[in-house]
Amino acid sequence: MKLNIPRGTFDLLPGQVEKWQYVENKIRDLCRSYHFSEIRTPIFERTELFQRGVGETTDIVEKEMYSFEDRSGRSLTLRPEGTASVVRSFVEKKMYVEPQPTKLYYMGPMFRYERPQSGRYRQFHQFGVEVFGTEEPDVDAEIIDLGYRLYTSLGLSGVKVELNSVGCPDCRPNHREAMVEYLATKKDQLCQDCQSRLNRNPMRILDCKKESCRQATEKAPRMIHYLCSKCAPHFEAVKEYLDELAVPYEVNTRMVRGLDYYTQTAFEFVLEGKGGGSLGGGGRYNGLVQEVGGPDMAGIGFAVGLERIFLALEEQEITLPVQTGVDCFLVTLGSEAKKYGVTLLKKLRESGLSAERDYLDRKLKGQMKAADRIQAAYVAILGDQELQEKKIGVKSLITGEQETIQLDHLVEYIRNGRKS
RNA sequence: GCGGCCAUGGCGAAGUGGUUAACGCACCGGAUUGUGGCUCCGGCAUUCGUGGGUUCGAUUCCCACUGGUCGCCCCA
Repeated sequence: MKLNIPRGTFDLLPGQVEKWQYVENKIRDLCRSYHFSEIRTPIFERTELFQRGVGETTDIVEKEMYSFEDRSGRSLTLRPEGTASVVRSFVEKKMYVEPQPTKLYYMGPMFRYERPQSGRYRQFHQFGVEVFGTEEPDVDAEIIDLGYRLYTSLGLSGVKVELNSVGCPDCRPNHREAMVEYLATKKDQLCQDCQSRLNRNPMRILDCKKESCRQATEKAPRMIHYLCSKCAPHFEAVKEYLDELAVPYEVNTRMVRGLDYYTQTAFEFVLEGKGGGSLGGGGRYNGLVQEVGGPDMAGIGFAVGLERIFLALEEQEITLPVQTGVDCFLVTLGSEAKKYGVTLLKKLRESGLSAERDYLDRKLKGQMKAADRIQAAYVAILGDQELQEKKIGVKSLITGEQETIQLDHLVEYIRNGRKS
């Protein structure tokens, strides 16, 4: 039996992995400029954390978790998202006693048991940020801006922010009541799922993609019209700050994010046009810290899917400026030169240049080909003749020009050539 | 969980009930002495995802399984 990679996972091979590194670096730079610190939490957590943190009624918890028992019978789960773990750490490490706010970001693999398809894997990767300890609406706008800038800085176009407010435990019951009342006479027009949502989470019905449900809810009450005296001005202020930051957004009163913990601001980064998929999303979760055992402290965050970014980059035919090749390929001829060559190569490398050589005992022609194949900027040619005279041939594979220089000038020569 | 499509060398891809299973890319070697990219020449699948069936004969037909892919649900 052939051993193959598990379903829904993928190997990142050379050629592709450089693009990931580029995006990851971009993310780190961006986070540093917004003064976010990285946090790394375990890949797995106790199952209860996600049940409590993400919400029992979510699809994630109901049917997508990678749960298993360890040898002592504890139920553990590969993290399906990042927020729960970060909140757990925030509470467990008592970060709430530090001066607030706390601004954290994370990046890494997440796991959900689903049928893989375009832009969806069982092991996928997210970058996300979380801010604890402030309810100020300008923070909401600022992290939306951060996410938006990630996309634009990569060259993506047509990214749009969809914005909504899902209220808070004070105002949501009023909307819920209105929804139930409004839909009482239309229950038979709703799909199976939505009929059960009528009891569990009527607001989610607004977000159903089925045509019949959309028609039934065409004039259904929208949460933003039921916001309380705290949530309404908060929502208005978020919009104002987004205008101030020139982040293009659109209020979507149907959008209700899939996770149970959101309060007030909910948003999604979507790609306009035929692809149209969701690139990422997030929102405020003012009750979550307490739910996980901490103080009553506000939080807000988002997560974006890295695979979705690469899918969008591909669709828009954007080539990332990744660096390949080496600065110098050392060609040696003869046993004396080969022996001396290892030291020369080491010198090049110690000076910070990237350098390569032939390991297959190829002839001159083969070595030249190898140098060309790996896109070496220069080839340094060392034969026994050169070695005797303490000289070395240097050829630029870009211009094709070649000259002979003093052997101990090689590092400097390559370094100068690299700058130009 | 449900549905569509697909499965030929490292990759892409043609093909037929019985042929030495095309071709392109990549790779390796060569085109006289120590110089890459271009060109030319040569090499590179006893085998067509796995198992069964139909047949004188199957890579080609049928079934099952496995895998991939796309979609539904939901989301990143």
